[in-house]
Amino acid sequence: MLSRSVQDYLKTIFKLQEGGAVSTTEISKELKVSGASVTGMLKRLSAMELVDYNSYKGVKLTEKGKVVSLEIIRHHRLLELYLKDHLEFSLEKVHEEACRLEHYISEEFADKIDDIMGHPQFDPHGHPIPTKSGVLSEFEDKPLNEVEVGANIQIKRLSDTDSELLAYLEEMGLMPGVQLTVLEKAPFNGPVTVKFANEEKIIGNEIAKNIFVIMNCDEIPE
Amino acid sequence: MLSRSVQDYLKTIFKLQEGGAVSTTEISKELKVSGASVTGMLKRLSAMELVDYNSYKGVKLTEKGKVVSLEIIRHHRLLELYLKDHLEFSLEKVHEEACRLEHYISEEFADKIDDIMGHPQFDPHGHPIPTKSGVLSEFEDKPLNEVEVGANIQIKRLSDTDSELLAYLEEMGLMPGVQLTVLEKAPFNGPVTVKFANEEKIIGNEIAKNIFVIMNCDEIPE
DNA sequence: AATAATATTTAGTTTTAAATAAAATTTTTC
DNA sequence: GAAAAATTTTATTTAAAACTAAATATTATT
Ligand SMILES: [Mn+2]
Ligand SMILES: [Mn+2]
Ligand SMILES: [Mn+2]
Ligand SMILES: [Mn+2]
Repeated sequence: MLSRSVQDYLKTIFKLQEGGAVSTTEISKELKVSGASVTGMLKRLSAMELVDYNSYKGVKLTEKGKVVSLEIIRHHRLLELYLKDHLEFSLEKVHEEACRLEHYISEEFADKIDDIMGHPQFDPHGHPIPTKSGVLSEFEDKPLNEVEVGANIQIKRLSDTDSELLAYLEEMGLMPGVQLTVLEKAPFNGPVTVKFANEEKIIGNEIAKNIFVIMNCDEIPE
Repeated sequence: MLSRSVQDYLKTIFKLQEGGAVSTTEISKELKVSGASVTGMLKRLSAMELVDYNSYKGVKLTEKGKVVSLEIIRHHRLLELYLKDHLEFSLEKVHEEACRLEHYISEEFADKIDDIMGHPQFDPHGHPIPTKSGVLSEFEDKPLNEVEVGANIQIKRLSDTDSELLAYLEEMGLMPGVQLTVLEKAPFNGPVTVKFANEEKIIGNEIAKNIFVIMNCDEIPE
């Protein structure tokens, strides 16, 4: 069994490796450990053939490493949704619980909750859930603060790290799937005014950065 | 957070401490570690005030230690029942999964599944589930191989360690709650013949040792 | 009561995981 | 090409959890 720590390194590398290799410093910052610790772990991961590691050049997941990472991410997102929809956890609490349990549930556990939920595609924050075979759907979204005035948009996903912010967004009703129109954008990174459910709401810029949206299309995904 | 290992020592001491203090050797045998390892751990547990430890005399849980143990046992049994009744795990698989997850679920998780199941009193093997406040119900049962011929009995609980045996018992329909009549007991630890659901079944002595029963009373507990 | 057998503890190591600081090295930037 | 930044190396540290072998205590046996 891979340790929780090893699994968290893999998840982090997966998350960071969009544009090619991931640097030691990036991982170091994300996990809040020293660079030396990262180098040490990268050697171990490399010995386990979970990553391709080139000194000074950065690190990439191997196919094997990707499979493991996607499995953990799958566990995480299935758990989040299950906690929310079947165990009545509030949205802001699901991340922490899932981030712990993701390392300990069996494949069978994950498959069972997946079945019960009917193979859902998205977690409660709007993140895509990898399939059992490891396929992760992608979409292009952008933060609400970058949308032009007048656009009809749909909330696609929320950043899941700040639980206080999530509690606030849930309170406001700003959840994935909600349709919005951008009425106004104050200059100098000022608040964004949106209309939804026939009400106008003013959303601070810092908050808007954590709300990711897609341009409206006729069919509503998810 | 108490480590998984610490938690398993506590559970073991709880299980063994019926008649007073538990000896190093008993723990050593149960956990399959050396006596020296046990002594080492007992000192640590004692420093954490989870046990009262007297060199050479044995060890007892403190009130604090009991509270922690009962919490883990509660997690274990709630999980077993939830896995069986809500996630469709088969009986022989629940123990292993619960024995792992019991250390990692939050109190909130335990409370949520407890609520959903309506505060059940017994796990799928017939073991009592401690209440949230730490009350563990007790009952007197005895192994099926010690019951006299002619007795009307009810299966109260099954030993939960041997998963192959459990699969067999489930197959046979020998589950907690089932009513039996003992028709015959072969001498020299021979098999026990029982009648239930209008059928006669012969149960080997080794198996009968793992089936714990209570004498029939009018009301059916559970 | 002395001795033998058994149980337990102590002392000293081992393993493994995961981290660190400080020094050395490589890469990048200016 | 020098300075700055990133990265690795080296040598330690911490911690949990185990082990063996030797020493000691308890208990059972004669
Ligand atoms: Mn995690
Ligand atoms: Mn999420
Ligand atoms: Mn356990
Ligand atoms: Mn059980």
